[in-house]
Amino acid sequence: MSDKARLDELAPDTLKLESQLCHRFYTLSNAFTRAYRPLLKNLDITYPQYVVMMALWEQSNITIAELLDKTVIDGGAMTLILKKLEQKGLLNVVKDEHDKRVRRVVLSKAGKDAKVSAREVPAQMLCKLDGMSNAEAKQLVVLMDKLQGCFNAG
Amino acid sequence: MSDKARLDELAPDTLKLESQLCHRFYTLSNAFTRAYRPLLKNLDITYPQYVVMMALWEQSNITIAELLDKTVIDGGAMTLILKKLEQKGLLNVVKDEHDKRVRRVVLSKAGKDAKVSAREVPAQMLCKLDGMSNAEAKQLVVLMDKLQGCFNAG
DNA sequence: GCAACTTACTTTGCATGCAAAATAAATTAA
DNA sequence: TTAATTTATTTTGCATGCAAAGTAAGTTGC
Repeated sequence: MSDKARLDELAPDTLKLESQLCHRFYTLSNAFTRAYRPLLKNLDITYPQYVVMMALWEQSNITIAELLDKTVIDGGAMTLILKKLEQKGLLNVVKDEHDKRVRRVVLSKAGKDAKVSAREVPAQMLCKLDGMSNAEAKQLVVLMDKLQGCFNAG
Repeated sequence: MSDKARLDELAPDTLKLESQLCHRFYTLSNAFTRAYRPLLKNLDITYPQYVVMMALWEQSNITIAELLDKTVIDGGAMTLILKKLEQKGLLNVVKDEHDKRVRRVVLSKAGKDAKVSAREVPAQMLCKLDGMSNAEAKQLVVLMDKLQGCFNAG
C-alpha cells in the first residue's frame, strides 16, 4: 500500500471540504454579506454597520459593552464602526455621567429616520432566499441556536 | 400614536437581530474561525489557509482557478494566502507549461506530511461541538446546502 | 495577422475579525 | 488611603473579504 493510500485510510473523509460544517458557514456567511451590499447601498452602510443600526433601532442609548454583547462584533472593529456611523451622522457616542469609563451610543434623528429606509431590506433579502420555506428557515434557526449553544458552553 | 410606535407597527420584528438568519451565520462563522485557531496552532496556519490545505490534500497540482472554485475564497486573498503557505514551505506555485497565464499549486513534502498532523483536527472540532447529534449535523448540512442553492440561483 | 475580447491572476483601497497590549477610571484589598 | 485588581474601551499588527482596476497571455473575428 502506498503512503498516500495509508494516509487516506487513517483519515477517510474527515479532512474533506465537502464534509465540513465549518466551510459551509464560512461560505454562507460571506454570501450573506455580499447579498446585503446592494440592499444597503441606499443607506450607504456595510453589513456589520447595519447590524449595529438594527441593535440601536431596538434600543438606543445603550452602552458600547451592551452593543458588543448584542451584536457579537469584535471590540476593536466596533470602535471603527461607531466612528464611521458617527461620521455619517446616524448616531452619537456620548460619555456616561456616572461612570467615566463608559460611553453610550445614541441614535441621531437621521439614524432614527434611517429605520424607515431600512424597512424593506429584510423583505428584499427574503426575496433572494426564495426556495427556502418558512418551516425550513425555522428549522435552520433551531439547529443554529443549538450549535451556538455548543460554542457558548465550551 | 407616537412616531416610534407607528414605525414599529410598520416594521414589526423583521428588523430585529434575534429574528435574522444572517446574523446567526455571521456569529457562527466567526465562532468557527476562533474555535479552529488553537487546533491549528501546531500547523501554524489560519482557518482560510487550512481550507486551502484541505483542498490540496484532496488533490494537489491544481490551478489557482480550481482552488478558488473549491474553497470559495476571495481571489485577492488567495494570492496572499498562497504566498504565506509557500513561505511556510507547505506548497509551491509553478507556472503551467502550456498556458503561461495559468499557475498551478503543488504540495511540497512538508505539505503532504502536514496532513498527518492535521488528521486529528476534525475530531477535536467535533469534540467542541458535543451536544449536536449526528442527525442534527446532517440536517444542518441539508438545509445549508439548500440555502446555498438559493444564492447560487439568484 | 492584427485589433478586440476573454481569461487567469495580481494589485489596490477600504472594512472588518482576532489576539494582545495599552489606557483610563472604578473598585477592592490591605 | 494607597496599591493591586478589575472593568470599559481603544490601539496595534496581522490576516482576510470585497469590489474594481490593472496585467499579461491566450482566443476570436474580420
